[in-house]
Amino acid sequence: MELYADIILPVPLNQLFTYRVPATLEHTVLPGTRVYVPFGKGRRLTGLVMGIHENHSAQHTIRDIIGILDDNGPSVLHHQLRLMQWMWEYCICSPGDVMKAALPAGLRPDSSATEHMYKPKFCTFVRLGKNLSEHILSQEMPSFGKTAVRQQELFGRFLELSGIKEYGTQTRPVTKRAMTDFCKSASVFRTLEENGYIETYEVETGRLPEFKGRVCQPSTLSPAQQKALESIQKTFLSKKVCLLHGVTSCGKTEIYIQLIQEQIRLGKQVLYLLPEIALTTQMEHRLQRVFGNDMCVYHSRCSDNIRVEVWNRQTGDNPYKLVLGARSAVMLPFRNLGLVIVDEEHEPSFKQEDPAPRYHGRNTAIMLASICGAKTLLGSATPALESYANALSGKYGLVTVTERYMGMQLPQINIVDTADLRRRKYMNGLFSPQLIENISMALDKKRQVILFHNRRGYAGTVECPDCGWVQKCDCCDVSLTFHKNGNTATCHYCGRNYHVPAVCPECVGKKLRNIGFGTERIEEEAAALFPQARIARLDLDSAKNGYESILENFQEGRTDILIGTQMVSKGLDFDNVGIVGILQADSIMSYPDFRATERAFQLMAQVAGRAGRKGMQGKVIIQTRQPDAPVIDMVRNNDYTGFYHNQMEERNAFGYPPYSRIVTAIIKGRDADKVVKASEAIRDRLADLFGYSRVLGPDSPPVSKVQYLFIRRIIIKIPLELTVDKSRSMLNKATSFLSDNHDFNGITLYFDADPQ
DNA sequence: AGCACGCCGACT
DNA sequence: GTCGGCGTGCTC
Repeated sequence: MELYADIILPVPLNQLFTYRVPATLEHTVLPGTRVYVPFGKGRRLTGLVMGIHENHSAQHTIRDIIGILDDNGPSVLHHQLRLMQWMWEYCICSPGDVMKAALPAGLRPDSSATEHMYKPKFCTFVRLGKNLSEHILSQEMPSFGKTAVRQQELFGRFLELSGIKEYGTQTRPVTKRAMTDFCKSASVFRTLEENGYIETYEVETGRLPEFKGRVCQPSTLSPAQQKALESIQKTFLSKKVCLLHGVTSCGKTEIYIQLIQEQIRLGKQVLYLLPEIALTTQMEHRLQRVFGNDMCVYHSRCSDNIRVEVWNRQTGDNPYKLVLGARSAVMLPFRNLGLVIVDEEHEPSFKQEDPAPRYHGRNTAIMLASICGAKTLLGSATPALESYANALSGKYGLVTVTERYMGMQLPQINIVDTADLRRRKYMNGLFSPQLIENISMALDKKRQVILFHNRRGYAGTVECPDCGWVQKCDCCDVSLTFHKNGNTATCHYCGRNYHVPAVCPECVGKKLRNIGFGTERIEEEAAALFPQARIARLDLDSAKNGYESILENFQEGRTDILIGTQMVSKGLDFDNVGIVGILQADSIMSYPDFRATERAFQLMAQVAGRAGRKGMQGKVIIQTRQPDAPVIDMVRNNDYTGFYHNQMEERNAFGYPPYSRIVTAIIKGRDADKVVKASEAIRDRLADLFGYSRVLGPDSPPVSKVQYLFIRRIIIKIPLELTVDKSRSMLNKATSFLSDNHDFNGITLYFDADPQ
């Protein structure tokens, strides 16, 4: 009886590959093991076994598995294989794409480069030479003679460090590093070793950091927190998912900590997801004080070697009990997962944009928990509409906390009509008189200020007022963002830098100027208005040189005013913010997208939530040209439910989520004309399949050209009653239509499920 | 995605 | 004569 294995290979093909399992590997090739297989001519790949079976449908030649990489059992656990399969089906991508995202590169060596292979880390230790007796040494030193003073000193140091001097036997490990640090000269150490006084040995130590601080009990919960905790526990008796809707600063983290402790007591593991790597540091410190070395941090900025070590630890007998991570942590192995926490679940950055698999961290987490028989807790002060709808329909449980922590009040929110102020010449810069006055007052009282500005859109673009020319990137269809320092213009898509021309290249006009404004200009104006204040800026540009120090300085009160983009709105806790200013709410409200209002509400409510401290009410000033916009009113009244019902009505009227599932088709190619023709043909095909009213476009996305590739986008509103399986096979018909049509060679098509 | 095969231009 | 350009086709 012959065995066959269905194997995932790291190629962008929409299928698994069947190989024969040689008799010698019969007992070692199991689902989840990594294997070497021959592929094509002269290629050898690392693949992952999805399943084993006995029947081959011999429509093609079947080749043999060459060898196996996992000697001690599969390195991918059963639940991961199931999650991976769900992911490529749901995200409409290839198994290979999922494999590349799931396995750290060190676990899938390619045939050529060994440099990407995982390398274990060793540390050299020192022990007593074989011929010396520990017992005698504790009483007398061997004589080194007068010429070897430094050897004698170093040897003495060894006796101290090892504990031999004190106890007569080695009680502590001694690293070679500790010895060479002491005497500085490597040759003294070498002679000591050559003469047999000491010997060295290697131990695999790994790279996982160790927490050296003290572990302590978490703080006790307030009555409101305790009540929420009990409601969550009760909810989990009947529901797999619970949404915790708690106002900003309601002390969600303390509730999470109790839930994590409970899981650990039950011998279960917890995965704690945050939307952004930037947030992990603050949370890591908080959690580490309670969970010490039971926890680790995992995200895509961890080095590959660390990722492999975390992975191996998770499949071993002593896995971490708590993993704090960004979305990629859902791909880790868990032996006994009990709970997944998705904090700030509404954040769009939970969605992976590029490359495939374009998965949503929150939704994948719910699927992971479901496969593992674990629970999921979604937490947010401004839940995603989809999540809140699921909670109201009873699919998820719902726990609401309306009380802020430590008797903190919700901030007072003031709206400033900038259009009116400018008309009456009361305002010419970026700051309204009200904002300036409130900032001054806060600074006088030694309180801090956060100024928020959404930098997207056309902020800081170089434009010619005469002919309307705008400086754009040569490779992407993107207006450049002007950066004063260095007088350069940067493409925020590909990162290219350009000089700003002195005259307009179109009309030779000399009046080139900046339109819009970015955080840099706010910083400049703030510095002029408040010369005594210490000002820092937090955005993608300044974050490159370490957002951590910027945040830390602000937290420790070494900065007075923090100016930032989205990053300042995301779940960071500051405890001395007197005033929050939103400089131009209009740019937040004007995304060309059906989620614009949801984004605007969430963003403003979250930024506003940074204001306030124990026993003091914070103040928020929202500057806008549309003070009557409904969403502004909802933010002012902190009216989530009003906002929810208003938006649901709109979504229902237009058949947008959660009343449909959206998948976009992305069409790319070098030839602009071909891209347009292909996208129209694909649109017609999709319209035949799904109905004309459910297919929108094609249109050019906000950025219609990236790195010389032209892009078009088609939006498909998939009815909820259509299963994932059925809709995927329909969408795949469009893919085969494209590949069958040779006129469209050079055009690529892919899908993005639940685009954000 | 790779890596072959394949069929046309400028070089020792 | 061939080295090499990248078009297209295939991978269990």
